[in-house]
Amino acid sequence: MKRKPSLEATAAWIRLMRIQSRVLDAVEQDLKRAGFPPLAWYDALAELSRSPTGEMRPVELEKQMLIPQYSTSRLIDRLVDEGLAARRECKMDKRGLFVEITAAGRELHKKMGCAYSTAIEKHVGSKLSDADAAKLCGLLDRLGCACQEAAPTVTSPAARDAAPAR
Amino acid sequence: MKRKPSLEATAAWIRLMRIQSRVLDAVEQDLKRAGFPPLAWYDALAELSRSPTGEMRPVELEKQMLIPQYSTSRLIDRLVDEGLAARRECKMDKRGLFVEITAAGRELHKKMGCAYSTAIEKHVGSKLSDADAAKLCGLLDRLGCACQEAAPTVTSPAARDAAPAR
DNA sequence: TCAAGATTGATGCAGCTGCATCAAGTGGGC
DNA sequence: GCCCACTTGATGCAGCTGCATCAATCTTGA
Repeated sequence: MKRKPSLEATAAWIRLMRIQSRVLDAVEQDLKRAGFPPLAWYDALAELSRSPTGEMRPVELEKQMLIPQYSTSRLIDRLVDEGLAARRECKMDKRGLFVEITAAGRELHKKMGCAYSTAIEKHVGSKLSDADAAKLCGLLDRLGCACQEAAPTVTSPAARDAAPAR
Repeated sequence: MKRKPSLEATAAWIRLMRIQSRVLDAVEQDLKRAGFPPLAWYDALAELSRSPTGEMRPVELEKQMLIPQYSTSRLIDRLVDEGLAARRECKMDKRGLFVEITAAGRELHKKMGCAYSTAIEKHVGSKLSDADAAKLCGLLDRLGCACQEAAPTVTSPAARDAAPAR
């Protein structure tokens, strides 16, 4: 065994795990109580509606959302089952397909967006000044394997819709 | 709909979700690769071995670990199946029972503890100075529903074993 | 004393995750 | 053209989670 973490590092680890799960839970509960589906659905709809054509390849979605391939596949199943998205054939590559957001999908995305924003404000925004939120971001970013971050966007328009990876 | 979160708050939310899952994943993978069971098992064993008698009521365990009742019940099932803990009858309250850690359980707890510490140091400690880790703690604590925190311990001995709630 | 309500722990069910694997299709080297 | 490696997406299986509910026991209060 190698080095041991300091008390501070251990405390940070514990907080990171506990607080995240508490905050996530609080937000998810708020949405669920309002009759909305899980956050992952929102994230997928957000990605799809961000696309100019309203459609994407599952591979693309997978990369954006940072979730495994099978997870994407099943998420799409559920969205399709609920009429929020549709699978379209992909003529360029017959292995693949396109997922297209439906009108119902766009509507849900919009409504959920409101509730989601409200929940974030309630459980995060209201507890931290903007300066502190920025500090928190900076510290958390240091923990990310900055390597595969890529993070090309986030620069301008509407702060890129919230999209946790789970 | 009420107030909207600031860009900073939204960014903090996204980071909190993404980085946590990334770091947790990294730590869990390290442990899994070393042949260890999930972290929740460690947490439970840690609670049990912290008890002077090596045994606890499930209700107690549940409160310490901040996981739902049924989850505790099944976690105990698995620990018992693997010979890491045993159920003992509780004479004072016939509804209840005691869960006792076994010798095998203590041994696993010890071995896992080493690997766990190493992983925390690798994925958290090594990326943050102690001062920054402390800052991070402070910021995260502000997000906790400080209400139900209780947090009576953590004061002295071995920094209380790490115990995320999931 | 005894009935109503609370507490403790277990469990059936549905849904989600991760893992391994599969079939279909593509593309590059020869 | 043909073969082999790779990519794309789906799926069977096992395990875990959350929800609802259950049986057993304890506690309270009339």
